[in-house]
Parts: sequence; structure tokens; C-alpha cells
Amino acid sequence: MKFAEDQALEALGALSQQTRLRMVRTLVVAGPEGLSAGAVGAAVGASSSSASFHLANLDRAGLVQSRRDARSIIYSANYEGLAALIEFLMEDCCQGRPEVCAPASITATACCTPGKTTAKEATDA
Amino acid sequence: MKFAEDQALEALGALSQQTRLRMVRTLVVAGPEGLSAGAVGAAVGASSSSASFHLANLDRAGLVQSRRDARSIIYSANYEGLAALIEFLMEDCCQGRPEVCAPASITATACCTPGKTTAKEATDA
DNA sequence: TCCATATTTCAACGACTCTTGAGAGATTGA
DNA sequence: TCAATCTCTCAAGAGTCGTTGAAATATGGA
Repeated sequence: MKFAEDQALEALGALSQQTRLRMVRTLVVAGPEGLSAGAVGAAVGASSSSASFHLANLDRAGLVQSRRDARSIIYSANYEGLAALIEFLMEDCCQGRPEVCAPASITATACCTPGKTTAKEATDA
Repeated sequence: MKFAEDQALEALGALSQQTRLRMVRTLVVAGPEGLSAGAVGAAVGASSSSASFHLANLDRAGLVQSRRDARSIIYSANYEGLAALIEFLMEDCCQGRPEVCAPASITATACCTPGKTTAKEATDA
């Protein structure tokens, strides 16, 4: 999955709002099982109407996805979309200049390579 | 350099606008020498007033920086800020889940691993 | 079927954003 | 100093965004 400029703009716009950024964080922590719309709203302190509005925005932007489970709509992070956004920023803004990607590379490696240095240790070093 | 939530929100908001995203891309490609405000505006098709507005926004967000050179104001990409934004997204959205960081890690490594020649370095050499 | 629960949709409102064009401020060279 | 160049600032206007509360829709259980 790869973001075109339009999709990246929509994703960036979606994340540039406090409530939505916190929703994404909440859903990433919640994992693939996800959380109901109500639970997400409660976690970030949004009314049901507001939660619905913001979750729809994140859905449109490809950063979360939803499925129905009985009376609830379960939202979960769209890891592909999140990864696509980060990749877009790296390719778009890095443009062969290690100044941008190198620190990101350290963070990514530290975060995702089991047994290797953690992000904290890497920055401390 | 590390972004707090507020700074990340401002940076994301700054990048979520077509003209500004293109300005950043233009300035990253231009390199540390930068480009005059007029040149950036011309590159993205913005009037002088519009260019000034958007460049000020990017400056506030910590994604570009400026210096005066004779009659011109030279803008250049703030690599620290760009890196900080990508790192924020990785730490914030990755949260120990390799689904997000792993693809980013690959991109970052491909782009920036020392010893590998990037497109830019090849043309510069 | 009827009711309770969970979520979405809608309209209205204020706040913010982007664009435009006019004008002001800074710098340079004649 | 004067004029030219480059950029920024300001005000007005159209458009978009986020919040609120009420109403509509969908599901499950009594």
C-alpha cells in the first residue's frame, strides 16, 4: 500500500486534530481487536456524536477501520494506512537526505527489531 | 529534538495542506542552501502573499527556517523538525507494534543506510 | 412487538483557514 | 536620496471544521 499526495494530505489532516490523534493512539494500543465507538469516545473524552464524526474522518483517511459486532461498531487501527503515511513522509521529505531518515531509521529499528536497542537507549547513547 | 503532542499537531496541520506540502518537498530537494521566498512560491504556484502566509506557517511549525540574504529571505528545510515529526508518528503510532514500524524501517534503511549510495549522493558526486 | 442500547445523521452556530489585493517595511544600487 | 526589488502585513470574504443537541437508524433481549 502506497499513499498518493491526496491520500497523504487527507491522512495528515486527520491526524492534525487532537481528538483524532488521541483516538489513533488509543486504537493502536488497543490492538487488532479494537474498541467500540463508545469506548474510543470515552477514552478521549468525546461525546458520542463527536466521536462518530472523528472516527468517520479517520476511516475516510484510511487510518482506522470498522466492523459491526452486535450493537457496537468496533474500530481498530489500520496499520497499513499508518505505515503508508510514515513511508510517504519518509520518501517525500527524505529525498535521499539522510538528515531526515537516519534518526527515523534508528527509531524504527529500535522499535521493531526484537532483542535490539530500544528507542530510549538509542537516544540516550 | 523531540516533539510534544502540541508541536506534532502543529506540524501535521502544516503538512496537511497541498501548497505547504509541496513547499516542504521543494525545500528538501533544494537542500541546506535553501531558496528565496519568491522562488519557493514560484515553484508551487503561489502568489507572494500566499507564499509568505504558508512559509510563515511552516516556520511556526518548525519544519522550515529562514535567514535574510540581501533583499531575499532564504527558506530552507528544517531537517530536525521533519525527523522529529516522523519519529513522533513512529513512537506514537507504533507503540511496540511492528506492523507500523517494520515497513517504515525498511524504507528508512533503504534510503539512509551509510555505505549505500542514494540517488542524491550519486548526482552530487 | 416493544423497549433499551449503540451509533450515526442532521442542522445550526461560532471559529478557524485560505485567497486576494492593497499597502507597508527592508534592502540595494544609481 | 530616489527608485526598484523582495517580502511581509493587513483586511475582507468565501469556505471549511468542530461542537452541540435532537432525531433517525440498527441491533438485541424481554
